[in-house]
Amino acid sequence: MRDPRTERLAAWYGANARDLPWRVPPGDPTPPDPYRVWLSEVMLQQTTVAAVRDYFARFTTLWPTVHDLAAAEDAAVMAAWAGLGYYARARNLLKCARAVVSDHGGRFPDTEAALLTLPGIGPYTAAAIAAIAFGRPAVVVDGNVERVMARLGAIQTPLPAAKPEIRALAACLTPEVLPGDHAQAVMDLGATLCTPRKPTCMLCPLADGCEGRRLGVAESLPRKAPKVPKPERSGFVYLARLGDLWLVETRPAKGLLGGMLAFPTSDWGAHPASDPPFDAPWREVGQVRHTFTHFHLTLTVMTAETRANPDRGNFAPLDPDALPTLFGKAHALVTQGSAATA
DNA sequence: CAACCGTGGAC
DNA sequence: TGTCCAAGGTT
Repeated sequence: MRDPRTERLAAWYGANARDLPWRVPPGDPTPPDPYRVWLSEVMLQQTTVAAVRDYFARFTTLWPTVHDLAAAEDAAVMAAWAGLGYYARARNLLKCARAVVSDHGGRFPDTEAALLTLPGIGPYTAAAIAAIAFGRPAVVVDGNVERVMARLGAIQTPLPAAKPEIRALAACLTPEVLPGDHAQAVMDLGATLCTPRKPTCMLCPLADGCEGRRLGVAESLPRKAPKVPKPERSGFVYLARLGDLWLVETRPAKGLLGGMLAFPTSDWGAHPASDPPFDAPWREVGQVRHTFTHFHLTLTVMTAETRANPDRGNFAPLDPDALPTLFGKAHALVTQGSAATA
């Protein structure tokens, strides 16, 4: 016996599903391409649909299949990902594509457990791919589901302690039939009506049975632990030119901006020490501000016309679009002038 | 398990 | 302007 809320949600989704490039229409018996589902799910991790759209189009044009992606150069994939953030996703994307080709005959595994063994695929993404691309009744729990379920059940326990309760409620509502549509229906509901601020309960297909709404506490759910303040860090970034060439380096594969194209920098900390890649009359151009997940950063931008053998990095032609946003700001400051000064 | 890991848009 | 937030994963 299906929960009546599952029925109401399915009917709502049939009429209100968002049309997205990686989706098939609601009720479509032909499942979408697992490669496209996987790619979209990884891109959508902690990232908005609006931000993902162009990147998804670019990736599927450059690399239409998992074989194409697996054969791509690391630097090409990192460059294509530049600006989307959380660059470990791009590194794991490549690892995963290559594992699918070398260990799974070029086909994504069709079970949650097998998907979970692949790089960059965690509990949410494994469940989402299993449900959407393979029709398996996996319990898909993402931020939308957490919010919708917390409100539906008026769950007052703060996250992350509330996860078991939330998962139990989500499991109650997960159908055997068209589980992929159901998962996307909850996410669409969370993205369009049951939003973090000012939810549109008047249009919600689940408003009737929503305990949070009945008690007048929906908008305050889910409760979350207070966030820690971001410390300030600062440092120097060095933009050196040799004719049309720029001094660039690839950042170490782990850690912040790992594997990305970058300009040399000093260490970043509370009290920055200058550490240029070579001795020269460096000229201060200005400063750029940038906020990462867990700290604020101010970089003093230094520039010089150059020497041929720096201590680190290489002189190379530069595609500014291949830079992560922080270094894009520094590049814009040097090439255009005063736009990004702090 | 809590810390780490980007970015741009909304308010 | 600063804060919060978005289809999380890894260590």
